[in-house]
Amino acid sequence: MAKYLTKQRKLLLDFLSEHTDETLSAGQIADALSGKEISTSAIYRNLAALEQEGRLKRSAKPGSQEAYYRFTDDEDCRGHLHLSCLRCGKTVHVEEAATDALAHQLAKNEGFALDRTDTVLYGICADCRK
Amino acid sequence: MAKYLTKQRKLLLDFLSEHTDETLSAGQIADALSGKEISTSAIYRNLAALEQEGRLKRSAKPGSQEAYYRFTDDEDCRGHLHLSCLRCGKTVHVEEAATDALAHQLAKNEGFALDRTDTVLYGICADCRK
DNA sequence: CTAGTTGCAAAGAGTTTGCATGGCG
DNA sequence: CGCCATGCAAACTCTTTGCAACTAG
Repeated sequence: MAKYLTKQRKLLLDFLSEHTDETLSAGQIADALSGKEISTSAIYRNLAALEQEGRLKRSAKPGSQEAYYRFTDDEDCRGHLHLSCLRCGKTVHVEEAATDALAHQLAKNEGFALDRTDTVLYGICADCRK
Repeated sequence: MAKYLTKQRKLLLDFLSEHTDETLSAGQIADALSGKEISTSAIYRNLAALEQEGRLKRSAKPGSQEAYYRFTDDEDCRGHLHLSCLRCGKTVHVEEAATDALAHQLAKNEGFALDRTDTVLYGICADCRK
């Protein structure tokens, strides 16, 4: 999907690298990069491209109609669940063993096949609880 | 929030009563009621009112920017988690005991305080797996 | 060079709101 | 009858797209 590494794409990737595991809306990303040499459409197009490349995970936040993105150049994230802090946006990774246990329980009790990549658990992280 | 029971509000409530535990977008609801005597704005206003009254739960679906609603005239739903089928939209209620177990585990292992009302687990329900 | 990418501005989807009219209680 | 709710259309927010200009390789 991406053939050239443009200045704009690099700006976005640099920003995202500094915000790994944070769940940010497209608007927040655009704000952070405002002033830099990248247009809104380039941001949206690159976010969509990165999502297709699997380097970014898109999600939705309850009570918001914005698209949220989480940057992770990590293939391993497909196997486990994620928690997202409603206050600071940080992501917590649930251990694979705990994820398996939960998925098995849901399969056994409810016959429900959990989608690990689309599911995000919301709440407040340890730091924000203080 | 609602002082009068108008024809429009009744139309909406009647429709929702027949679709308890289904997660539907505002657009789907509007489509289903098109032809009936209710305007789009009345639908949105009533959905918002019902949500504030706690009779409806708003959520967001991964990869969509639409607002989704689940009808439940059930106070008990605050204590447990919900599974939403990505295919048919049906909701499965996770037993309170199982929800507690999960919440405790997350609190203990990750220090994360799970939000039971905002979290929705996605996947495929037993019926759709066949 | 030349196909991929950008910026801009216009178009789209989904949702909200102002205001005059209409209807519930 | 008085206040609330409705319908309509305009406004808004977030996102996508067409197209000419630009640029990475």
